[in-house]
Amino acid sequence: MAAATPRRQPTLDEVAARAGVSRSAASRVINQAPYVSRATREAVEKAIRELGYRPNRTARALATRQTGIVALALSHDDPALFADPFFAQVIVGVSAALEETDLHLLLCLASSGRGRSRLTNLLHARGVDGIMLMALHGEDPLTGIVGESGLPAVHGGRPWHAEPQWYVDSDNLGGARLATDHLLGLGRTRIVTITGQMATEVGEARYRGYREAMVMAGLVPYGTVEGDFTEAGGAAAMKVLLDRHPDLDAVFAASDKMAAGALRVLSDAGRTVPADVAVVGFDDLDIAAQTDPPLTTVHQSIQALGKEMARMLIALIAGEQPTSIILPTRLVRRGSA
Amino acid sequence: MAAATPRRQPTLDEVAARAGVSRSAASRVINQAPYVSRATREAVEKAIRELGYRPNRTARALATRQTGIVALALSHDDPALFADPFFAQVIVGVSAALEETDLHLLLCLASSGRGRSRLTNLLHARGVDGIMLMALHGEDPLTGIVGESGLPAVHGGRPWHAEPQWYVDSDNLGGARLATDHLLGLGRTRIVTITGQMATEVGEARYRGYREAMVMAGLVPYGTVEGDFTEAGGAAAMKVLLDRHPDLDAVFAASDKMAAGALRVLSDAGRTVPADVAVVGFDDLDIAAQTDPPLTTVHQSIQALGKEMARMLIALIAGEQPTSIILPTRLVRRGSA
DNA sequence: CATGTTTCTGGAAGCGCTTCCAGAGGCATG
DNA sequence: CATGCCTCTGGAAGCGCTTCCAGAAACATG
Repeated sequence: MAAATPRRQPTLDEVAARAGVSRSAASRVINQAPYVSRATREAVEKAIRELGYRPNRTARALATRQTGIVALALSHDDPALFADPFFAQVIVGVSAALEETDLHLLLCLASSGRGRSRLTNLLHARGVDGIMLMALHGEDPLTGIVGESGLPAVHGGRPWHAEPQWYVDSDNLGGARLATDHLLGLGRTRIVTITGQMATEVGEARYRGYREAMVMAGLVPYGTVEGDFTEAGGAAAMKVLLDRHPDLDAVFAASDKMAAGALRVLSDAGRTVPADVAVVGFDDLDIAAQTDPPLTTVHQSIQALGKEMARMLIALIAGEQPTSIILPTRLVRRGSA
Repeated sequence: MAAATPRRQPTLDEVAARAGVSRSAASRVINQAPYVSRATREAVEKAIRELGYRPNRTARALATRQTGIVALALSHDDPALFADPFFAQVIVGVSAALEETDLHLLLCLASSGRGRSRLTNLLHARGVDGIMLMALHGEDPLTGIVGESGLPAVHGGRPWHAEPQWYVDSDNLGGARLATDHLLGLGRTRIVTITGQMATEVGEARYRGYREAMVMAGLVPYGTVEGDFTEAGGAAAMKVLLDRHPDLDAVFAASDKMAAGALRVLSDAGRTVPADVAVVGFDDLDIAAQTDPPLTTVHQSIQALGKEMARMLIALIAGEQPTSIILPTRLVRRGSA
């Protein structure tokens, strides 16, 4: 047991006794409540210092009905995909926002059935004060689980075909238009697109942005193949597109990874980028700067997304009525377009 | 307030009342304690079902003095570095192990002073039952903070010049020997090494492995430059080494990223890999398979590391006395050596 | 039938904190 | 001096659960 026997921490009663006041008085000092005399405050503060007292989080949580913990739930078919830098960025952003408060972050990888039932339990057992979730697919069970709990919840991105009450999203539509407009501005007209999964909001919105920009320019989508946001998927899609539209002069890929795959295929096919074919990606991940040529892409700040999610949740927990947010995206010009 | 007012959950008292038994009896049913009659059990279970009751985590935590939460603390100068796939892998491993228990994971990015004081508070306030930490530098304040709290703690890796009581580490020494022996087996003798920071256990152990293998082969270290585990650092180190030892015929880089940087510099310098210079890396990250040529490297399973850390912590919390673990590494042969 | 053992029960006392409330003092006002 | 209003205080009642304990009920033993 030695290892598992943390030494006992002093309690509020001991502090009060040492300071010669009642427990309520001591509590008031700690919570900076009004109506505490200077003498009392100083006596209590002295006792706290001498005893090395720290209020027990659990006891406080029980009394206030606030755990001081918020959850971030990530849904993913393949847990290994969590390694995606995307999630790391979200976490960094969320942590940054939470650091300004007294809240801590509980991380739930709720991909498996077991993970989801653990989450359900956590929420219903009031183990957290609120939850942030990244649910990509509309039919993602996470949405339902979270909804039923009745806890404050903030979505990162919007699930497909469902507008949650509170969400933070990147301006995928606007970003895609930006990208396409840029290609159009370069004089390209035979612009094809490699989309993400069309059964996700992101995938669909980025396609819609491309389409709208084309239509606005008096054109029609020149060629479209659905990818899956991965490099391999992008490469495969590019092959199909080259096959179907050998005269294409530009590509808008809905993610940097797919763009990287496309670049590889284009180079193998003897096309020069950007001379023969201009390419624009989306996300502005690290890899965008490392491709050859470096990738012109649409920048979105995932850290900012995480940060805003956390802020929104904090507001919700405080009983405010925040409004959902769409974060702007911007074009980053590099060599590929 | 609407949003922040989760509906009230039923309490154990209500369950007991509905089942027509005392609260203690109901509690016994829930905790599967002995001495509960069949009739009582069924009545309580029925009431639980009808009410949709879930025991309140906080209340239970207060009574049992167990929060059911463990922390994973990551120390890092630059929070952006958290994006390193390394940490994601650790988290996946930890989560996998926790999923088999009732424990949840609290993530602490304790790089800043604020983050560290929050962590100190969390531990002393008994907000978690135990903690896992990745502290690379010996002087990392995390080690002290955690030690003072008296909570069960498990280290991932060993801080420099300090053997924590409980840790899980990769066999860095053995892996480095494996790599160097492989190069020696190829007939190379003018083997140089690019080390990680020598002020970290990892950096030092990997260098020691290289050195031991060389000495065992009757050689002395042929050339050594300290890198910093990054690609840029690896490239810079490689330049220096080429300058100092133009006739080198092999490189052992203490990380894949540094190896990638070295490959680039070697290719720029007109050396062919592996014909002129054989290169071995360490870590077996995704990039190892994507370099040109693909990198021969030492594989270590970071997921396994996370998993074992969590298991060890679970054992500690249960009052057992586990023993520290060193996880084996193995050579993965690809094109570069 | 007296006795002992085992199974089961509910009352009550916690766990360590917050918060409501009645009331004690101090002060100014009329 | 009576009255009112602030400031401050400690007692007590929670928050929702676990667990100890005394004792009731059921059963077996001599």
